[in-house]
Parts: sequence; structure tokens; C-alpha cells
Amino acid sequence: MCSAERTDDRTTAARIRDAAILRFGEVGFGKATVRDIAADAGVSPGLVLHHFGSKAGLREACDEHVVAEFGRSRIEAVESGATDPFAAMAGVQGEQHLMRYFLQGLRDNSPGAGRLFRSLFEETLRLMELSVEQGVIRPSENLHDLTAVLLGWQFGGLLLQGQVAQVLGTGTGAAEMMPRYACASIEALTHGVFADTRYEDAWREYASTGEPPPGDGDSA
Amino acid sequence: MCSAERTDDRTTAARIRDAAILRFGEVGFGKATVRDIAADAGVSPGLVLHHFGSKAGLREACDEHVVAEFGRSRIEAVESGATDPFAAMAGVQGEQHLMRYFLQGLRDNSPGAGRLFRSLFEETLRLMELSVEQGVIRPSENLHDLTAVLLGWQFGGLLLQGQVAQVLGTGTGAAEMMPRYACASIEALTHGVFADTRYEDAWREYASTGEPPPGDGDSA
DNA sequence: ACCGGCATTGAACAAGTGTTTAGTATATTG
DNA sequence: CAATATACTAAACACTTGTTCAATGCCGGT
Repeated sequence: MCSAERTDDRTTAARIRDAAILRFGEVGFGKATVRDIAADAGVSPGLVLHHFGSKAGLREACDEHVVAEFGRSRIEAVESGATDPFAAMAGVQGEQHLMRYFLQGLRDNSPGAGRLFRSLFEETLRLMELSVEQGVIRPSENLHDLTAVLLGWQFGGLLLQGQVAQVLGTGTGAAEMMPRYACASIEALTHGVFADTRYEDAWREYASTGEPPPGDGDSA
Repeated sequence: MCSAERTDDRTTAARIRDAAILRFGEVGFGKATVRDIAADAGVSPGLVLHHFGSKAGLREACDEHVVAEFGRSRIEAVESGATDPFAAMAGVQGEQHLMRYFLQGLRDNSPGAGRLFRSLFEETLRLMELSVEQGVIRPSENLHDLTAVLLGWQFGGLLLQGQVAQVLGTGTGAAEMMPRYACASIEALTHGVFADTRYEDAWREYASTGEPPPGDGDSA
């Protein structure tokens, strides 16, 4: 069917939007220029504004589309029976350009990324509750906060991928550092990091008395 | 001595640098303008370039200074006998403007932030080894990678402070969300998150055989 | 065939940016 | 005191950026 010149069934606006998602994901919203996006989509800069009103409008359209695509991707993952957090995360990682766009959005606190983070949180929380019932995740009194922290660690670690890779001595690419990273992560999440409950005890005492247990009382 | 008009003993170049550190920490290097920094320092924009050559040169000077200040702060923390990771981290959090600058540097992968991250890693690794000897941290076969991952989580979580706070329902400020965040973190780092060693076992098998244990083989 | 509404373009505009440059004051040095 | 270097300013320059606008081509309806 499509041999030499492949037929692009996307409408021009969709092509612009997809090019923008790629650009925004690569260099971020601030450094991406309308001219570059237009060139990638093979149109003039004016047309971009004609379709989306402004650069901000273009971003909104991209946010909306990425959120929808993420939702679609996650639904597929659930339907295919991925019931543990790792598989779910792997499913999200599948579409790398969407993930890159999302991470760039997290970098500059875009409203779209905020919405997406919240929706991912709610979904992950349900997944965690399910995992607790199945005996995969240790039961916790405040699973809600635990999930929030874990999600922050998850995506925060992804944001610092480059720095961590440099420290690990591996290449910056996700595929190269993944084994080392996953191994250490699994160890920490399986056995914890502290040798005993002294920090937990100290925290409990602090929470009940309101006094800081460690010996730093000065220096506001 | 200094009652009404406090004498600013800093040299003009230092004042410009400090103003730049504040600006860069607030809005990031990209969005900070030379004119704004000059206005904050009470000088003309040209003077900024006169002293630092270019905006990039100004950033290098800021990087250098922040790295030095961080080192000084950490040395003080060590000398004051803060031998556990939490106290060390609290000490770093002390100078908030330095931390903000560092986090902004991590956001856009500035070389200065990379250097600082690496130096913080080496210091934290030594601290972890010490903590293992003292029985505070659980011994691990690859403490190196574990430290790298934990540091990524630590600062990554700080980068996503706003998003996590919104999910937690607390204010965005560090002081408001700290209790909830710290509580969940301590729980995760004390007991782990997984209920058993199934993920660890699966990983060990994967590492030895090279076959992915979970049942996803399709969908590249 | 004519017309009206799109999609699309090329050029120009306006604002903001880092940077340069000429010029002025101030201090330092012989 | 003269000379010179340094600190500093005001203005302009050059460039990039988002955005606007008039003009053109295209396609469907009557």
C-alpha cells in the first residue's frame, strides 16, 4: 500500500501537534521554538499559530493529547493483565516520547503534567491497594502517603537519570543503566535501608511529643 | 555599628553573583535575565558582563561559589557531629537558597550541578559505609549502587516537591509537607515496600539467565 | 462558472534578550 | 599634579522569539 511516499493520514494540525510533542519532550517548552516545530511538521510558522492560537495553546493541545494517550496506554496495560507496579511502569515506559514529554512537563511544573501526575497517583493507589490484597505489597497504615512518596521517587529518579547514570558509571541511556538501577531499587524496596527501627521509633516519639529527637535544637 | 544603613562589605562582583544565585534559584537559568539580576544588585546590566564576561560566565562563577559553600556547609555539619544521613541532609537543607540553586541546576543538567551531585554522592557513600559499620544502615553487597539510587530518589523527590505536595493535600511549602513525607519515607526505608522477596528472586533469576521473568514478551 | 470559506504562506512587526561600545567618574600610582 | 587603569553607566546593536497580516491557492456549494 504505502511503498515510496508513505501516506500520512494525520491531519495537518495533528502533524504539528505531534511534532510539538517531540520537540517539547526533547528540549523542553521554553527552548522549543515555533519555527523549529513548524519546520519539523513541514509547514510555515504562521500555520502553527493559525491552528492553535499561540504557543501556549499548542502546549495545551499537546497536554490534552498526551494525557489521553497515557490513559489509553494504561488501560491497555490493565486489560492485558499487568497487575503489579513494575509491569505497569514498564507499560508506561513503552511510549518513550510520551514519557519524555511528561518528564519535561514535570521539570517546569506544567499544569498538564500536574494533572497527569495526579491521575497516575490515583491509579497507582488503586494498584497498591490491590497489591496489598494480593500479598505483594506490605500492608501499611497510610498507604496513601506511601504511594505519593514512592511515585515522587519513581519519577524524580527518572528526572535525575543522567546524574545517577554518571555516578553509576554507565551510559546515560535508560537501557544501559536499567539493570544496575533496578537491582538496587529492588533491594531497597524489599529489605529497606535502615538496619533497625530506630528512626521509626524516633519519628513516632517526635510525632507524639512534638520534640525533635536528634540533637539539633539550634540554628533555625 | 550597623544600625540604619547596614554596611554591605561584599564587593560589587560578589553582590552581583549573590543576586544571580537567588534569581537562578528562583526562576532557573533560562528565564533569569541579566537585566533583572543587575537590577537586584543595584547596578547596570553592562557591569554584569564587565565582571563576568557573559551570562554563562556568571553562571560558572555562581556554580563555583555554590559548590564551595555547599562544601563548607557540609564540613561544618560533619564537625558538629552529624553522623547520620538525616542530620546531614537537614544540614544541607539549612541554606535554602543554595538548595534551590542546586535543584534548578539539576533541572536543566547544568555542569555545576553535575559536579555537585557527584561530590555529594562520594560524601554520602562514605557516610553510608560509616553508617553500616555503626549498625544504622543494613549492610549491602552493592552499597555503591544503592547509595546512587537513594540519592536520586532524595533529590528527585525534592524536584517533584510541588506535585507530591498537591497529591498529599498539604501546602506546597517544604515545612508543611515534611511531616507526612518524612513519615512515609521512614516507613518505606525501614520495612521496605514489597511483602516478600519475590521480586528480588525474580530479579536474581533474570540476572543469571537473561530471561525476563514477568510474562510480557510482546510489544516492543 | 462564480463565490465564499478554509488552509497556507511569506514577510513584516514588536518585544525581549545577551552583548558591545563609547563615554564618565573614581581611585591609584608615578 | 598628571597619567593610567579600573568601576561603572547609558545607549545602542544584533539577534531571536512569538505573533500578526495581507495575499494566494484550493476546494465545495450553488
